[in-house]
Amino acid sequence: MKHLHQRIRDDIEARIMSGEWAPGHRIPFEHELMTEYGCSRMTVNKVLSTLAANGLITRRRRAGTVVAEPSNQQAVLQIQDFALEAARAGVEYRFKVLHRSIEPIDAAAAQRTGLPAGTLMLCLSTLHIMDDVPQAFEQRLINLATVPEADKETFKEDPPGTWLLRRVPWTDAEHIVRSVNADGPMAKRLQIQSGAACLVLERRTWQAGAFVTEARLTYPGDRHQLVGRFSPTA
Amino acid sequence: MKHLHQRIRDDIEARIMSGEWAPGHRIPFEHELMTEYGCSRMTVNKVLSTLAANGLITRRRRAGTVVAEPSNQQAVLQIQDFALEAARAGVEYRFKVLHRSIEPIDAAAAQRTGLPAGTLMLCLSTLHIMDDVPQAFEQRLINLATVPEADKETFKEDPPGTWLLRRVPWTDAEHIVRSVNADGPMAKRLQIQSGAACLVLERRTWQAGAFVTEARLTYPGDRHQLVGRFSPTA
DNA sequence: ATTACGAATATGTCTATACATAAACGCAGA
DNA sequence: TCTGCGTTTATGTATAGACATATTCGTAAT
Repeated sequence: MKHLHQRIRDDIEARIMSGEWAPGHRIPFEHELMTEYGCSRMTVNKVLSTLAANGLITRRRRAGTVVAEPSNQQAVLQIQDFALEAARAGVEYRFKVLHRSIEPIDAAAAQRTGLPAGTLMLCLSTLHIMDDVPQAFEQRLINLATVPEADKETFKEDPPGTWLLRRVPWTDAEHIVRSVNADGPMAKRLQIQSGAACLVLERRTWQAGAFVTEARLTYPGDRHQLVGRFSPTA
Repeated sequence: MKHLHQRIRDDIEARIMSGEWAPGHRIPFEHELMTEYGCSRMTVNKVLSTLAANGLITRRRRAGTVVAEPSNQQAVLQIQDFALEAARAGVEYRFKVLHRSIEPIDAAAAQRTGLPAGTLMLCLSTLHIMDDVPQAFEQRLINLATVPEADKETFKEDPPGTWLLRRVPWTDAEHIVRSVNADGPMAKRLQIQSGAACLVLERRTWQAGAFVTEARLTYPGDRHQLVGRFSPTA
């Protein structure tokens, strides 16, 4: 015998996901479900609150509860950690920091990040390599105003991304994925043909409004893809 | 004066996201928070349960509650609806169904979808056009066993994706994003140079284990990108 | 017909209490 | 030292009741 909370939740989810209760359909009132399942209102309320938080239903005082309209479609994609993937696959992983400098932010990046012109950024270019084959080229900006300790870090142990993830929390992220043809220098770095299609993932993070870091990862199109699985109720 | 529930939640979230409570840090017990905020345990419990459901904290009986390790990084990307975007931007949108047939599923697709060989699929190829410029080429398979009414649909009003989204609910989705060079026919369809980088988004959906549809969308790399914003607490 | 206002109602938040249960702890016995 | 078992403890689930508040609805006044 499962818990009542879970049973009610499963019942309602099943009805919504099977299409029996289409978007806009009014769900029984709390007191109706309460009678149906023979439980207290708090139990029903917690179930419905959870479903509302997950965006499956919409609740309004006095009006009642209805099945929510399908949200804008979205894809949830996993961003792989090279060291982790390599360990799992049993291959050798290493990285090389090709460039390191501290520079005032350029105009385009200032625009993207919302930082004032002239803010000092730590600029790093890193090549990720598995079994001697380049897997991705990473161009990263780190805001030294938010992460001053990055200045003294050598990035010998961990690549910048891993180092930051472990050290600096973030509250907001923005991602952009595009496809470009590799130019000459990029082709050389990634050991691919000039003009070959590459996947570019840009990721920017903030911490309570303060910009933390921007990473532009360029993956050879023939070697990499982004994958994600998603259930709206999970 | 905000609600107590929200205040407790904000306090804890702030401490976690600022790094004051690092991953692994033990959070005060329910009875401690209860005393600190002068409220009942149910109130504290609901806050912590919610945070646990969001993956910010990990709870274990008897052991207590700790800040969760940062999860695998993920990017949440919005998938645009052409008709909607066009209307918003004030440009003309139309689509053209270039191919339509009913065929038994081929071996590769059977592998991807987990369907038995020979299952009948409705195969559609659609070109999405805005202001006379091709924006994406869509190759779609629809499982007629799950969506028999697709057989009789003409797709004059709505393109297949929109039609399906409005009609057929789904419980699980899988997404793959990659980058490819356009081959001759694709370049011609999208009016781009042969070899130009294209973004390919594959999306497969299931409904309680039953395969619904697969869509492969090819976007010209110079005209399109996937964008997403994400807050772990929202 | 229109507007203003009060009553009805469904959800939102919170309390105090109760019992269940998983996991860690400590003690006793081998 | 190790093992097994009962105890303790923090969380998990649920209840019955209370009051708050946003909306809707019907009614009365304009």
